[in-house]
Amino acid sequence: MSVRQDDARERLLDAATQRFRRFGTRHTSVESITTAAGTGKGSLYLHYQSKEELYLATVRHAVDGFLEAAATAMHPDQPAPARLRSLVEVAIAHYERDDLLAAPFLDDRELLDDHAATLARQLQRERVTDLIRTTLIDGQRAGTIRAGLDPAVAAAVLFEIGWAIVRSHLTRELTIPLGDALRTLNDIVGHGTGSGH
Amino acid sequence: MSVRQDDARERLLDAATQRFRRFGTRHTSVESITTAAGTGKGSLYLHYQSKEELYLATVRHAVDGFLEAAATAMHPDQPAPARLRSLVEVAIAHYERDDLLAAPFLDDRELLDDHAATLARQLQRERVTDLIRTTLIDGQRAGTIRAGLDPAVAAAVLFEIGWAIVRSHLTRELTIPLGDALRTLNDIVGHGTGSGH
DNA sequence: GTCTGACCGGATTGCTAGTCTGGTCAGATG
DNA sequence: CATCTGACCAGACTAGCAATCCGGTCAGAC
Repeated sequence: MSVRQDDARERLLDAATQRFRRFGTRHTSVESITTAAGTGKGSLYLHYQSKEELYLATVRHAVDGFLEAAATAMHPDQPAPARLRSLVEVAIAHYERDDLLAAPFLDDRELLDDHAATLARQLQRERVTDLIRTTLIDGQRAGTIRAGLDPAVAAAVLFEIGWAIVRSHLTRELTIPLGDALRTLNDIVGHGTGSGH
Repeated sequence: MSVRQDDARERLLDAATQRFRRFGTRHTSVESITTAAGTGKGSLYLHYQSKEELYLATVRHAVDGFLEAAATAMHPDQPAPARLRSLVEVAIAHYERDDLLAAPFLDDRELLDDHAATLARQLQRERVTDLIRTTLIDGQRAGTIRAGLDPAVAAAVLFEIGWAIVRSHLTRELTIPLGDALRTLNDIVGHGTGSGH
């Protein structure tokens, strides 16, 4: 594969990302993407099997960006609960700004059809849950996370928990200030609700 | 208001509940409800201001049933964290069985229009959050819940947390067995993830 | 060998006419 | 006279069809 081809692949991804973000997949035609990328329509299919695969590639790319930012924010010298808190904060910041990431969770059928949304959700769930799981394992090794927790199960549950707050914030269904919610979420996830008596 | 009128009101609520549950609000006509209830169409408007208000009344009634079952399951001699666990379990059982309760959270636009769903969600959120809040206050009084938590904020967060598990289970997006998720959720909500070191 | 855009069929949209339905109210009922 | 009703209305929704659009292909240009 030539340098020229690599270029085209990247230009297609960029053009697609921009358009999907602004108009959603439904209102973005393949042709408008290839035109913006300066290639013929058929060339898209030299790089991606379908429009949907291209969409998933843009999501994957955006998730990469988000996870990179999260990795930066989650300083390895912090205890694991603090790292999880940073993850939620970075998630809020990213998802608020990036429609491409938020859309699959807000099911707006004008922007995104059900099938693509499901796949994108699955992709994000997997990637983020994975990060949480490794963080938990690190924490257990470092002694800041209880050894009794099964990292895989706890990661899945923590993803749903964290996402619940992000989602209810994005949909404006959260009835309390976000700051309060995050602080309390952090408190509960760190120490539980019990008094320990 | 006569006994006859009270009867009609109840019959209308019952007929509506049955039909909304089976067909959703969109595919249930006012006339089919009044026919089933044995009243004229206009009589509905002697008892309810609109079809939507009637729908909300059926939701309120179903939530009452759910909360009653929850109250029975949440034995007052249990510590508060155990009572919260019972609440989630009863919620799963009810929401799995009762489409009327689950529908507003699954946004199926075939069954329920957006506005009604939003109002129904709000109603359920308020009622359940309220129950959680009083449970937390009880627990703080009894010493089984940490005094440091703001009951109102913690209740809102716990609602979102609990609902996240219920929802992801109902939508089959939960990637782990429900039993594992509930056990771990309970564990985290009770004791947190931290080791206490 | 690499790339393209004219082309295909199926999905979507726009349109119109006809039907349905939430809500009203003049009048029937007892 | 209080209670209740169903014919009626306006506007929303549906069916059906023609016209358009668009994802994906492939014969041929370069």
